[in-house]
Amino acid sequence: MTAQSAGTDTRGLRERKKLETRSALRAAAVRMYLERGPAAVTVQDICEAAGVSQRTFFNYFETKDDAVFDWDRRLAGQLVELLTARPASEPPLEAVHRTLRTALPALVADAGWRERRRLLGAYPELVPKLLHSNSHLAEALAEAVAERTGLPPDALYPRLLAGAGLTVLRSSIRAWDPESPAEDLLAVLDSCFASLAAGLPRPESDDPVHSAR
Amino acid sequence: MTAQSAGTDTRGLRERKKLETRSALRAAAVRMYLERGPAAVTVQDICEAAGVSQRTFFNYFETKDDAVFDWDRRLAGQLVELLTARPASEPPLEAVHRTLRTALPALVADAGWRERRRLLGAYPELVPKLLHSNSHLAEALAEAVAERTGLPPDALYPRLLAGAGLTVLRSSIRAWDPESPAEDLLAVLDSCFASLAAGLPRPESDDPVHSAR
DNA sequence: CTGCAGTGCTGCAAAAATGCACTACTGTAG
DNA sequence: CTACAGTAGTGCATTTTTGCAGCACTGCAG
Repeated sequence: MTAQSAGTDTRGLRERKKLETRSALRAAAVRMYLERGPAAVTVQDICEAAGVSQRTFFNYFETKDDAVFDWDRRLAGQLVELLTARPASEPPLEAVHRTLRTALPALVADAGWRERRRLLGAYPELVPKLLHSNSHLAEALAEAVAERTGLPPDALYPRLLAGAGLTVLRSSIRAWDPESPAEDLLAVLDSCFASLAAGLPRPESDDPVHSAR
Repeated sequence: MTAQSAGTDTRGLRERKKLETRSALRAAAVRMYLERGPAAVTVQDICEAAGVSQRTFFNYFETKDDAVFDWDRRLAGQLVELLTARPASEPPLEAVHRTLRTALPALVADAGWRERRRLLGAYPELVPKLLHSNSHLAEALAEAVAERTGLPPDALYPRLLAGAGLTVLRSSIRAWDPESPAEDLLAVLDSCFASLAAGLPRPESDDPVHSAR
């Protein structure tokens, strides 16, 4: 039970292997999805490419598509950590805002993430599946908010705030052209949170952001 | 291609049969889920109880659990209709609020709905599955909001508002004790929308609603 | 009454997902 | 070095889900 050491290997050979297998599965899945489309890829295919058994695949991922959306497990941990680190004096909504703002640039810079983003554009039927994958994120975030505010973990306010925050995140990402720079995404995000803080007023008819895309 | 007639039978014998089959499947599923728990019920069981083939089950529902959450397909249609009917002068957030407020009492009064609500309490692992079922609702609602505001159907603001509204709905329902009267639920809902309109401020430490449950 | 089109229901086969029991290897302690 | 505990990976059986193609019934037209 030692604290984690350097960043390269989070722990012995065992952990490393696990990470590798996960990556291999994810990479194979994303690649094949892009090449042939989701329907034409079987779990079998992915497993052969990664050199593991089918059963192992479902040991790592709940569904076939989850392999492609793997990122939000890591995201959840990161967000919780960042949120917990925000000063307690900060109003909750602002804390969530700044948390997402901090996490986003690294996320969108990731080449793999961009690939998955393109995948969602090419195969919209995947979007609903992603949502399920998000429910875990919502729970984690709500818990962190509860922690911050000193409310019970299953209280109403934390769920509300976490849900609203993730809605902002999803909407922003969806409205953002993945080819444009990360700053644009941050601008959209800021605009969304501003709108939320103002109580979601009817947008000005000349507001380019809220009618975008 | 005639318009629909009275409310009892939406069209000939054929339609009626379809509705009956759907009900039978839903009813059987809910009953067995409550009796033995989801894991101990196979699609096979449900089909035998309803007198149809397994293939037919998946003709009506996407997944085993969907049969239990069937209600939100009907809900989506109702909400869109109600929202469209709100006066155009009403601010969007308020319109969504009043829409949900109007739809909720009938919903919670439904005996079947209460059964399903109890199911969610007894088997929390079902909650994430319900979420997937909700993505359809979010789309429909966003479209209706876009209509109201004159924004393009895939614009940012409609998605944001619809997402926030549904988050409120989900959170409220989740925080509401299904044994207590519907007025309580409306009170929670109102409180959530008030909080949202105020920009989700940190709740007062003596606020009983936001720390509830 | 008879025939036709539409479409609901079904069986069948393949793929996705899950529970269970077992093997083998890692990391640790003696 | 050796024994042990923990757990990743596997095979197998079962259930869930999906695509496809044929059968059968409803509603309509002649």
